Amino acid sequence: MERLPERQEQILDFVVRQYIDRATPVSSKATVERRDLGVSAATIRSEMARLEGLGYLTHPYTSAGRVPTALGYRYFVEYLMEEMALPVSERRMIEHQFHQVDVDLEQWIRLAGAILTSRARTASLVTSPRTRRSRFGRLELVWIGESSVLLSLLLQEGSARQRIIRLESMRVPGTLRSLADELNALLLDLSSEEIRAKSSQLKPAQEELTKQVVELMNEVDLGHGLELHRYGFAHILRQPEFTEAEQVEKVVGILEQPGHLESILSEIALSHGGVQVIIGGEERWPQMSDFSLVLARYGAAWRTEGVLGVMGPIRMPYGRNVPMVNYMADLMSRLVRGRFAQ
Amino acid sequence: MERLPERQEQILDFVVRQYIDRATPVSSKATVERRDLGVSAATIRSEMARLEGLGYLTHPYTSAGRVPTALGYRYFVEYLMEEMALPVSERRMIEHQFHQVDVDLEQWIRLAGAILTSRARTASLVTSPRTRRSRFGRLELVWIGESSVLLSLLLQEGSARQRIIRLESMRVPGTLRSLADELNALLLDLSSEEIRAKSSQLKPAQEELTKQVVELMNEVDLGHGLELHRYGFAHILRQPEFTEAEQVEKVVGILEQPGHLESILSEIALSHGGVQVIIGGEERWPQMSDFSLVLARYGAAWRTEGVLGVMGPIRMPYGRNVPMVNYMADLMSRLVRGRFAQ
DNA sequence: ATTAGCACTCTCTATGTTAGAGTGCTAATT
DNA sequence: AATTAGCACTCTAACATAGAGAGTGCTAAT
Repeated sequence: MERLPERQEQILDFVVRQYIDRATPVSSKATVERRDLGVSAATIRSEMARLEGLGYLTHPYTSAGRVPTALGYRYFVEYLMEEMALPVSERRMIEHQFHQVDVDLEQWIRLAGAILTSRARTASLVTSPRTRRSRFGRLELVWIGESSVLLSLLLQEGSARQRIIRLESMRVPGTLRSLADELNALLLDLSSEEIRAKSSQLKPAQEELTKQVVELMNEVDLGHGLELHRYGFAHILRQPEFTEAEQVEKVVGILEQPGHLESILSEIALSHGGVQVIIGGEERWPQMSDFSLVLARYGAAWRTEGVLGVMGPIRMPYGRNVPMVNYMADLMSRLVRGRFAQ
Repeated sequence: MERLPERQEQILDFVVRQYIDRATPVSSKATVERRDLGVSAATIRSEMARLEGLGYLTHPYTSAGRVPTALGYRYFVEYLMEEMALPVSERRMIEHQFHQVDVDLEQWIRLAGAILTSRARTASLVTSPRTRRSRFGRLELVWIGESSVLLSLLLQEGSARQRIIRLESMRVPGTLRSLADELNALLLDLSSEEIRAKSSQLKPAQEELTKQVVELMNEVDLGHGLELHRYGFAHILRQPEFTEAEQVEKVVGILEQPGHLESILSEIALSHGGVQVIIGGEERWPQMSDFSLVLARYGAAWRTEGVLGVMGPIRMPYGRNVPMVNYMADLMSRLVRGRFAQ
């Protein structure tokens, strides 16, 4: 995307900002009145026509003002937007809220979603972080009646899982503790693959339990950990562009299609550390043509990673949302790293 | 609510069924054509006028057909509706789905919500069951670095909670196990109140931990356990009566107001075992005037109890939804009881 | 390259107009 | 006393029409 001449850039900048603000097409007259460009409305018009030819603007009908295209927003985000950093006082308030809740990942996720939604006034998305190759930490076995045992597994990365299992080969409750102790010594720091490789050398009772452990670890490592939490989708329906039934259907469609947002998030290569902005589905997800996503990765790289961000109409205050998401990802990373320190 | 004469009942029955089906006002002509009452449309009209006088019907404007009022639906549900039980084959399919997932309350809740939503084609609500006066079962302490300890608490009722705590008075990891053993012996089978009463007799290290245990048990006993899971609210927006922006706002308003649905659910006295139908907010919740709830309690009475059901427009197929909710509550009860058997 | 001026286009709102659906009433009938 | 045929009346929904206003696009002059 090549850089535009100064004046066209000025015009594009104004149109995008104004449209984000007002949600109505922007006229040449309004541009000349509110931005001193030293030229008349007629000149603005011909420049606008040029910007339209280049694909940065459109108009809904012949004599309406101009509206940015997805490309127009892209240019804006790339070159024109200035990020409005959160004031320190606000940061402190948010961090205070996190200190109010328990040291608990689920609660952090919920709080992050709630804060993103309330501050960006749009939908927010937070995945629970998934660990790519988690290592065994410690297991506890608690006899809870009949032949049922509560297996609770703590991974080195800090996440914990529980499952109620039936141990057929284990009739005497007293042996549970020694069984747990044996396995804790044997499996410490191993990945699920390494455990599976080792399982043939184990005693039958140990092997039976190990199978369950491997299953749980795989659940964490693979899809099961990537659960998408959604908040505040109702906000989108409040936006002026979603008052018509047809538009409402678009939001509803995206919400209802199971796994749709999940697949978008998992396909996005959030390679670089920063915030990624997906505008209008980027030709890859046609259903998202009226929406934008502002996403960032959080967590400890290559260990426990999740994605969080906001979703809203393509006409979205990027300058406010990008730093907000950036800050929240940073905060969550600090929290997760702090907790999961080995 | 007194019983109406036969013919008025017939007419009310037809109007309600037809309106539930078609979502358009029902005329006297349609009634006489599709129900053989042996009288003319004029007679139907005068009967309808009488039903309107009694508060069972209205019409939106002078020359439109009739529409049921909340009272009309109430009468229908009370006396006229026949419940359409689920075929055995469907039950088997549903139960099969439950056997596919893990023995895990969270997964059951999610599945129950998903099934309710997909079969009733409307929003569904499921609370996690809360235990009213849970009793201590067993605690485990796991040292996870620095002065952090993972406290995992298992209650007699079967639910488990975890929390990461900082034990200042506890520097030597080795003493954790003996501390846990002591408390497990001391607190077994006690309620949180009984534990609090006893805590003054304990050693400082024990007391410090006991405080956390009491907090966790209170969380389970009180509000924290009553978490409301919501599914498929998008379905409501698909209904013809919610195409206009103003109507959409009503749904959005209910969704966004935090704790609103929760407070309704907790205020409803689900005393009797069966299904409870709340029509149009029942004058108690004016915001719900366009919606109905079909709710039932599930779980083991007085021990672990939750609520599940569906929410939809007041114009809702009660005859289908009531048995559906009834069945699902029954199924969930069986699952929960099976798991939490002492 | 810029711009004043103007014709042209399109939306939006208001105002009628008409067809049709359905009621409510009245007077006749059973 | 209940029922009903008949008809006037009411209201909506759909469609047509007109005018105002906003804004562009083009042209010709600067």
